[in-house]
Amino acid sequence: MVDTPPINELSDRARQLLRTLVESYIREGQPVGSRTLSRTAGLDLSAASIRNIMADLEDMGLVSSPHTSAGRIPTPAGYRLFVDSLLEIKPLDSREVQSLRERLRPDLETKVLVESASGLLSAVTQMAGMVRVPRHEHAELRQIEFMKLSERRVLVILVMNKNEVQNRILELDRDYSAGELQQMANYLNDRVVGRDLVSVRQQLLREMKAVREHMNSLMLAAIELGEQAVAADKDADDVVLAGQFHLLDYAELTSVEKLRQLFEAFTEKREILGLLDKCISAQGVQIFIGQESGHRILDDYSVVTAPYEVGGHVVGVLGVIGPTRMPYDRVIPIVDITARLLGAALNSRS
Amino acid sequence: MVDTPPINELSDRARQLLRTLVESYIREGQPVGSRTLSRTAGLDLSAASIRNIMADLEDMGLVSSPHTSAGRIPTPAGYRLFVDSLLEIKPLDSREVQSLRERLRPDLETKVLVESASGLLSAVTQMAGMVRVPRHEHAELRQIEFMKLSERRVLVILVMNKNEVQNRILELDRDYSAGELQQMANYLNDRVVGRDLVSVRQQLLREMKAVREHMNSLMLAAIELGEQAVAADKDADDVVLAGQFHLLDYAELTSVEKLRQLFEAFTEKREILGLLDKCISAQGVQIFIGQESGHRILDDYSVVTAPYEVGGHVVGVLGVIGPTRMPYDRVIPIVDITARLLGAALNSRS
DNA sequence: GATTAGCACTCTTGCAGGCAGAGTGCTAAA
DNA sequence: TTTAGCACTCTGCCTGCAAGAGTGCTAATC
Repeated sequence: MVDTPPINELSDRARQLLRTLVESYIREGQPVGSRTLSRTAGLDLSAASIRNIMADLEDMGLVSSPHTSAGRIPTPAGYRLFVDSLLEIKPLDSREVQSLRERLRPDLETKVLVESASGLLSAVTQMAGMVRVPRHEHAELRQIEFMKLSERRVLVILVMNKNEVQNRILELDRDYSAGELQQMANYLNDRVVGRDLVSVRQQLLREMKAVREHMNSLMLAAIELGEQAVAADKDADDVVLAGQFHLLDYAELTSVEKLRQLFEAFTEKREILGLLDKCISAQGVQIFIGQESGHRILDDYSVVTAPYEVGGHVVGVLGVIGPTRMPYDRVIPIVDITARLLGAALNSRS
Repeated sequence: MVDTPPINELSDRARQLLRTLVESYIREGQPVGSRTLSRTAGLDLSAASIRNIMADLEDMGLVSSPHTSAGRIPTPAGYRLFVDSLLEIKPLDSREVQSLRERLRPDLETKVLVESASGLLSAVTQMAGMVRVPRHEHAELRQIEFMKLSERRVLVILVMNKNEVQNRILELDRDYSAGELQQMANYLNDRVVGRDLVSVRQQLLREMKAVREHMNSLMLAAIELGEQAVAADKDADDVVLAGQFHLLDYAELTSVEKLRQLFEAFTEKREILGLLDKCISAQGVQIFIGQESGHRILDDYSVVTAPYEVGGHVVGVLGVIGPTRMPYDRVIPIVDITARLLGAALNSRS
């Protein structure tokens, strides 16, 4: 005799109860008792019946009580079930969407745009916002220029689109004159402009191998230089964070040390970057509750992410970090929309 | 009869006592009682005598007790006296200096250098580090170039020295051809290279007024463009922070709200910038204890700053923020040396 | 068979009292 | 002038107690 049915056979009543419980706990932050639930769940059951159902939920590992007589709080599994099948997402107010759109204008520089997105996520959700900076592998190179800085240093300017310019300083193995540099740039521009960085690089490597002996040395140098220029994307490993301080609001005073570690991770960024990079291959909004992220530091937090696309390619991920009891019904659409708007803004500028 | 002499007549005994007290409190973080002091102050006095002297110190407002029987802690005035006339600065270990020097290598890009300095301050002191980014008014302009991005957008490249390049995107009022832009750049380069930004700007404004009618319109446009390019230093209002999370270590759990405000200020940066800009005109290390900084947010903290120079001009300020009971004898020389090293690194690259 | 009322039980929270420890201020003696 | 001694005061910690909230179980009810 099985008296605790598998989760997918949860009765409607139990589901409704869990839902009310999670909603209440997210709102109030206090363990929810049977009495409160019997009043608010809209099920017309007495507190005693509620208690029976709650005992079942506890057996299934969906809720737990901090101590004998303190009401129940959702477990990570409870949040998971809630998010997966009980949550009703509120569509965002169209004014809110409009306001977001206005702050992510396509004519902003990429860096400003990314920082705005992160800041918006944080401001709107009152939690920490984060944006993985866009990768450029599929961005078209518009123009490449060299500029001599000193004897063996040259500034490389890569024009990606009308709002984005990257530059890098390269050390050369010998001195090139301004004229030579200009020739090299012309040579490269003829060959690579209009392609994305990946294929530019492939082509350069191919040319370098294939026709090494047939070319004059300047052109060979040009190819090498171009290859170096395209190779090192100095911003590639970056993530822009915002509003970390909001997390202090949710901090239980017990765990200052945990919080410290989290803030240290925010400074280091490596951990956050790892998390975001894992999400880059997924589609749509992803939610990590508690330990699901696989990063110890985030055990007590939830993370909501969404990838954003430019020209049909996912180029980055953004999201928020907040307490496990965050208002998922609001946060999910916010993250979703922000990802779309950021993608759109980056896209409409080529 | 005056039985509490003015501060500058403090007896040697009392001074010695205050010094031991402050040192002990900085080390332990606990109020210091008369018994402890009688053992550690090296004065060969009984606890009872110590108590008499401490009562005098309390009358003078140099120490206070959190409650009736809890020993004394220094007041801000006590710290001030301690820092001004009791503190013996430990010169830094020469290995430490060497290690700092190695991490502030002159061949790094300015931005990297500044971030390193901030990170070092934070890592070495275990508090929050901050660096006001260098102003460029007195930096020599080496070269100026224009590059067309799209119809009315042009990228301006200012080469400052061999490790620093700035660029800005400007909107133009009409379309200029690449050739025209090149001519304009040549015209400007002939005229402004080798001068600092301030005099470049002055000269351009002068020329613009004086010979407006005698010039052809392209040259006038060049001057206007150059003026715009030199005018807007987009990084001018920036400060680089590091290691804010260290402050969580010293946080008394009572004041999470205070801490939150401080972290918010770190994100905003405006307040920090204001503080640092006040210090830019002073010479040498400055110390603000508690409210002395004049910024509410920093009431419970102390700030140690020092300006750094390039070519004889102060171009920025750096410093640390930490608890009032920070180890001043170590922090002061660290801030001092870091300022000198950063200045030296920036200087030796022109 | 499902639901509910009732009751004993458990745990938290807040408050009051008691006690040890640390440190002070004052006074009188050295 | 310095010190010993003593009364005093505060904190921190424990204990006990009562109220409140919530539970689990059982027996009665629909």
